[in-house]
Amino acid sequence: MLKTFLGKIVTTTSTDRIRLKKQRFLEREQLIKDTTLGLLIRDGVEKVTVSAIATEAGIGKGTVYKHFQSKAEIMMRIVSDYEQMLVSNVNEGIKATENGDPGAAAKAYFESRLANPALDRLVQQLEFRLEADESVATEMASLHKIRHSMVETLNNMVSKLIARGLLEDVPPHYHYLACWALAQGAVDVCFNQGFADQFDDKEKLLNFIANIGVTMGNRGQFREH
Amino acid sequence: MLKTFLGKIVTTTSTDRIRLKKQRFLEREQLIKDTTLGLLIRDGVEKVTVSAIATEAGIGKGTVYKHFQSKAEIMMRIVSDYEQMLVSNVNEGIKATENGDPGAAAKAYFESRLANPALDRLVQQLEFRLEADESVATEMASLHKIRHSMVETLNNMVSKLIARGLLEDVPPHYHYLACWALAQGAVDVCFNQGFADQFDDKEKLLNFIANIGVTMGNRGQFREH
Amino acid sequence: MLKTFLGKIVTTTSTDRIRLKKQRFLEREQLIKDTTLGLLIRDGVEKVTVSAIATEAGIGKGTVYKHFQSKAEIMMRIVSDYEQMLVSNVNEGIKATENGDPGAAAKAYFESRLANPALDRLVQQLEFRLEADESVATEMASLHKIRHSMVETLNNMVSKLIARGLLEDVPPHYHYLACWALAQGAVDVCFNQGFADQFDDKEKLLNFIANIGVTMGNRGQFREH
Amino acid sequence: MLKTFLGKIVTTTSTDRIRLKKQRFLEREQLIKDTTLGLLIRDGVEKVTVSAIATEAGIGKGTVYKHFQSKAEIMMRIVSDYEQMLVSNVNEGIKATENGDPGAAAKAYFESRLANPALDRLVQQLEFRLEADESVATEMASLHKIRHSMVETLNNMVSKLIARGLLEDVPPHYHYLACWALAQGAVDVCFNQGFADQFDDKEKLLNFIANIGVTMGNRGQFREH
DNA sequence: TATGAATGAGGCTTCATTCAT
DNA sequence: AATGAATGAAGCCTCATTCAT
Repeated sequence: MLKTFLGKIVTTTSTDRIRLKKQRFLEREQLIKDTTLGLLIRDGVEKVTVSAIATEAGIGKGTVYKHFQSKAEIMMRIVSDYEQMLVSNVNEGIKATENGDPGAAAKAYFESRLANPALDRLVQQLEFRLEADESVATEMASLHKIRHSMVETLNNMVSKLIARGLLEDVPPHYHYLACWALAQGAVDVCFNQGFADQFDDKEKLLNFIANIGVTMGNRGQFREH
Repeated sequence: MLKTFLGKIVTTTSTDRIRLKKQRFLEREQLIKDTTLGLLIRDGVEKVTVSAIATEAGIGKGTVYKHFQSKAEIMMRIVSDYEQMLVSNVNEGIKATENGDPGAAAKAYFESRLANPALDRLVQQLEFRLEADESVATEMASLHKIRHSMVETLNNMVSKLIARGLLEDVPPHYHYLACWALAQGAVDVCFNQGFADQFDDKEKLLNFIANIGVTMGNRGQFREH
Repeated sequence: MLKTFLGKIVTTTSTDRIRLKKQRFLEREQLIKDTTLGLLIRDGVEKVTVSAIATEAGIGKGTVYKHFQSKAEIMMRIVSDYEQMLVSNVNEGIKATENGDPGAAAKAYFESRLANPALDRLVQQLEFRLEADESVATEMASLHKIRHSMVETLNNMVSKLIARGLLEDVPPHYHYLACWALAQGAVDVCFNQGFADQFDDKEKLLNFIANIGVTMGNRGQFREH
Repeated sequence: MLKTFLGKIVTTTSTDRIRLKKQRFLEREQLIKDTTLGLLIRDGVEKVTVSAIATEAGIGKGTVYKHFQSKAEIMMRIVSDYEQMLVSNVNEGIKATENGDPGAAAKAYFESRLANPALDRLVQQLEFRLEADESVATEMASLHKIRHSMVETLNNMVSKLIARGLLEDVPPHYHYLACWALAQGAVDVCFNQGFADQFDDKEKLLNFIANIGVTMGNRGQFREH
């Protein structure tokens, strides 16, 4: 509490305090997610306990439960955040595609997923684990909804590209699902033991694969079959 | 003990009995593996307990440990068995490739992995989980050894195809790892929730993707980049 | 929050609360050790389970593991605590010996071990069981280190007594190991079934034995041999 | 079945066969006990399983149970056998004592127990473990009975020695229980970790202790107290 | 509000004993 | 008579979650 030279009493207003609190609260939420993510990547999904998260984050175990209803919710949020990043990037790509760069959407997608393969792989793992978890059913449904709307957008876009003769005339979802599959596989290939672990040029390999992804299904590339 | 119409005494010999016992023992081992596999696919890796396996197989919990040293070993065996099937099929394909059918190896590979995507996916999950498990380190090492030798064979084969101008001239492993990646992704695409689960023509989709896999990297298909 | 008659606000400070918590935690640790000790003496080493300890202590099974890493650690701690008591008492005796009372060290030793034969015997049992247990190897090594330093001190002391002609001139460790052996045996004799269990004058017997221990090896007592 | 040159049929008589059977049966019983003993000493009481015994003995697990009702019974028999050996040796000593060699009984006792300290220690362990085991209560009672009769014999003998002025005039059992205690302790001293394990002259140490045992309580050795 | 001690369900594994062959 | 596969009770330990301070 301070007095100005005019004697006016200056207090942090109640609104200010609430705002500050909210900010701190949000920061802490982010801290928990970040810490969890770090541990998940470092130690593997099975090894990460709520205790470890709290310790690593420098807070109490109880505090974690002030922010998230369960361990599953933390993981679900990591998945959601990742998906949102992905959707946002792909949407940018779709805009670019519609503005005349046919490969932009696919490129954005691959770049987003392959930028941090370890993270991408982790998120796949998490999503798989959470699929049957009733405690995050709502969030999972919401995730799927986002994907569905993305599917519609993609169908639209791909249909136009097919109509313009730029892509092979197969059901539109073939194209983007093949794209998804290739990205998925590209990520996994980075971690395959005993098969892909003997080569150091991962980056170039990923480029090679991404290029397949960006160009596959392009008109004129396929032999008659 | 029976007498035939000639009065000859018919007994089961000791050897017979031992053989029968051994066979039953092996059958039970298979039963455990099969039961485990079924549960893993039905309920997910985390949900399957040794108790559940025993109950489902209709045997005692202790019996499981007469056949396998640990739960991890059962899972490891499932992984090994799958890999052996795969290697065997691919080797057939490689022979065919060397006998004049360039795409045979890749085709065999895709067909093997996509024949039962749920199983393939499960095996990936299991392998990932067992990677850091010291209790199956030996078996895991042996699995990797098999893969390494497969890698050599593939390098050989692909190098020849490159030399003959049938495949793009990139490091040989680009080709089969891209293949691996695509297969991996194709499997995952089948289970992707909220994105790929709205379409029923999985089979055709897999064909589409497999076809990309079989033809990708083939000479003349790639634009200049 | 209370106001004193002077209006001073009295609160329990955060420091106070933390101190209180820590104290309670330590008390519980002691409770677990005490309960375990009681059960071990009452029921025998094999019969005591972590479950039983928890139930008897009126706490949850998990709580035990907040204080000790394993069942073995609880037992190891009991052994260590006992050894510390012993060392501390013997050190007092050694001081007295050096201050002119030659038998004080041996006396202190016997009194310590024979004060509670059942406990002493239990500790021997525990130590024997824990000897090969890798999970407490560190603590066991530390126990041995303490003993080694005690050995040095005793060697020193006995050497001086030999030099002063008070003890027979044999290697110094003969003296204190014979002492150890006799104490050990005296404890066991209390529990020998069918042989020593028919007599009620245990106390006097122990005194008789302890007296042998205190005087054995004293100069002039041994015939020529 | 053989025919002699006179045509007389020679068969092993039923009595012969039964005798042979019995002998084999007894041999096998001994084999099981010996094997068990070997394993107990080599691996420690906790580590020895019935499975291990059967395997090591080269027989089936079920066969073990044809000879002994339970694992506890095998161990009980080992204890009984040892006790019988002990009693037999001490009885020899007592005879010698009565024939004019006062220290012979004590000497026999010490020699018997210290001849194989590892075995002696094991037997103590086993007896302790079996004390509360209801399944061998009968055998245990019988063991105690043997000891009781030994106690009477000893009391007799010691009383005579006291009467002849050869031993200090304390209750007779003081003498032989002190003897027992010292032997017990001498055995344990061989295995004490961190205290007695630094010396190599175990044999001489045991002699030193045994000598104390043989001479302690002898008239004239004790100061006035 | 933040904390972390306490909880206990539930998982994996061992092993003495049984019993069909 | 000998066998060893099968059994399941019982033990140890982990960890998500709660709640008193």
